[in-house]
Amino acid sequence: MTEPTPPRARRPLTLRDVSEASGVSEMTVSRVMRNRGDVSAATRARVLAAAQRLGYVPNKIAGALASQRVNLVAVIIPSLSNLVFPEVLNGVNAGLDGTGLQPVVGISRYEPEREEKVLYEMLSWRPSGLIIAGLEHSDAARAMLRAADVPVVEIMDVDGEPVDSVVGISHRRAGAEMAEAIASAGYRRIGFLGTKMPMDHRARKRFEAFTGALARSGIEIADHQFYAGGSGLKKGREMTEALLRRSPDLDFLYYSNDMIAAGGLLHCLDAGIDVPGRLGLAGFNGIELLDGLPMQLATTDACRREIGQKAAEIIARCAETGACDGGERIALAPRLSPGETLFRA
Amino acid sequence: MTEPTPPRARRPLTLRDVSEASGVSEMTVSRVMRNRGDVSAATRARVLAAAQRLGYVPNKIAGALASQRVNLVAVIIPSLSNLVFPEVLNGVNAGLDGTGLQPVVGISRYEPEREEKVLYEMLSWRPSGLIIAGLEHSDAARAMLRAADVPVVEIMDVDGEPVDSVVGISHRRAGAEMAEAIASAGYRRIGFLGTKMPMDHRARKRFEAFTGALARSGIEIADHQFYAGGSGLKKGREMTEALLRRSPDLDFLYYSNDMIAAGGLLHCLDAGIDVPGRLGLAGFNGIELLDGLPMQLATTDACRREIGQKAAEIIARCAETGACDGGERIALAPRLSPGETLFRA
DNA sequence: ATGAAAGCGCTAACAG
DNA sequence: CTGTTAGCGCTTTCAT
Repeated sequence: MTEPTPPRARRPLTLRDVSEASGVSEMTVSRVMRNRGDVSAATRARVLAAAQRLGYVPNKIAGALASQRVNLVAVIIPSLSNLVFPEVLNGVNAGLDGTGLQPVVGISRYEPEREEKVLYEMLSWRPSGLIIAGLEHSDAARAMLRAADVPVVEIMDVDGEPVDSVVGISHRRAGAEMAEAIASAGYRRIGFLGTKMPMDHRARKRFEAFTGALARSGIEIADHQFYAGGSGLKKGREMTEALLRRSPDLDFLYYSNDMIAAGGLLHCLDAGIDVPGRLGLAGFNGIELLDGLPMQLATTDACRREIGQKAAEIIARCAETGACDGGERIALAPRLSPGETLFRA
Repeated sequence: MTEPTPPRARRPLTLRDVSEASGVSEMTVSRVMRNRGDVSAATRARVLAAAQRLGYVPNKIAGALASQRVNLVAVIIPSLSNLVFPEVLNGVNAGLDGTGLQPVVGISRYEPEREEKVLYEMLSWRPSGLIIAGLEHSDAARAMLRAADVPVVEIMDVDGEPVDSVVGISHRRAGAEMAEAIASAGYRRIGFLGTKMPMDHRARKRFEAFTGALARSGIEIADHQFYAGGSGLKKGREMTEALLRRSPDLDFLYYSNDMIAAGGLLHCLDAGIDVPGRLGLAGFNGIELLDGLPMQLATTDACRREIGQKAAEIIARCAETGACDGGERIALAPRLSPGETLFRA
């Protein structure tokens, strides 16, 4: 870790500079810059002119320290490679739009220690709110979340005990519903393909509930394979091929995300496998970008954007009223869409 | 809501609290928290214990004001929906890793006014550096960039005059090289499908250079279509179908990004069009996620991750040395890969 | 190795 | 409507 920036050469402009240039007190300049209080149109214009001419940009650090107010909302997510989290961020952006609040993003890489570090780092900026993916955190992280005098919204998942508020879907429910849909459609030899579990609690919960629900229908998972690393079409193809080679009698494959499911679909079509007649397929997330595949993939919409937006709205409400009594719990309904790869022909 | 809400009304902890709890001066506590100066192992341990027990998190706002250093790097990009920019951010993250610097992301939505606002907002936090997509900014924005006493790296594009440093590829060159590859392969009736230009300068530059280079080969663009809104497979399918209906004699389609190109490819395969024999296709970006399509798409790698990383490294270097004299100019080479959709059978 | 004093640039809270 | 006075919580600088 190197040191942050040493002070730079030219002295940055301050309120005082504008004050002197416009012949008005610093306080009045401050009022103009913030559109606060009553300032005569004349002084106002004079101050703005001076500020613009000098190229003055207020120092929010000083402002925040003095006012004890920070217009930042910390958002902590595991990854940006996942395609899912950018959508959540879009939702957050939408929910914060017009509130004067700005999201600041931190990446935890699915590593608890790193999440802890990022959390500490972000809390040290005293944000107006904190949005964090998942309900599973290290003890230290939970302690920080509780100790921080900030509204906290845990997102994506509602299966567990939130520190404060929570917005998400039940991944257990999503997994169970998919299992039921698959079983009712008549599939019996079911395989699972997904990310390595310790890294991804939500995928794990889906998997557990999936197998649990299958068991209630008297079905046991016939085969499964976990992988680490990124999820692309190619990975989906390769893993699907390998799994089918190993267990040729599978009649359904449930994937932990749409991208590898799409890869699997493309492999099956190439291999001349009858989908969904001989083999059914389903993914997870409901990635819109993938609408337009040769067949529409069965999947569950994880409401990513909506989750981000609702979480942001909770923070925004707290920031406005200044007081948030209780944690809100918002459980959105994961919508299963069978597409064209789930019903047996 | 019967659960009693955990109290979180307390005054945030300060150095003074830790100082009192550990019986050491604030100054020494400060030294411990920053691993600075000489502190005896004994005091150090005592302070850390107290801090941990209380759950103290230092206030960076106060720290930044006092020290005049901020470990934040502002990153301004047009969008997060684009799949391309998350990759740039990953590069930035990688480049900043281990430097103690943290990226803070702002979204400009391809709107100059919004870019200006976001820029102002971020500069007001006095970041250690600024990374911003593109070379085209409003006059006011350019003025701010120049006035800000901060290293600035403009990224993605090198065709223009940077304010300070620049890391990117030449989109003109990328467009021209693709035109040459297409022409040499023998295609003659060439169509273009891409985002609406005023929003996206880089796409515009590719398009201009593309048509220019074709012209030098005596070829004129046979048809083209621009669109607004997101880019998904479906959009690519629909637009390709429409364009081909309008101009059935096209023998090549150049897309402004891989996602719609992939949609186009899927449409062509569905429609039984011989690719690349009767119709060639090419996209842009080199999205790895899409490896695994039925045919490997011709595309140009835009070096997104590398660009983010190199830009971050420039900032990191400036932050470390404290002085950056000149703007660096790094032009990476856009690598054209013909895949399987460009060579005539 | 530790402490005391003096701000960093701004805003809250009053005065006028 | 405008100005004055104190800090915000930390770090710098200089003593000890």
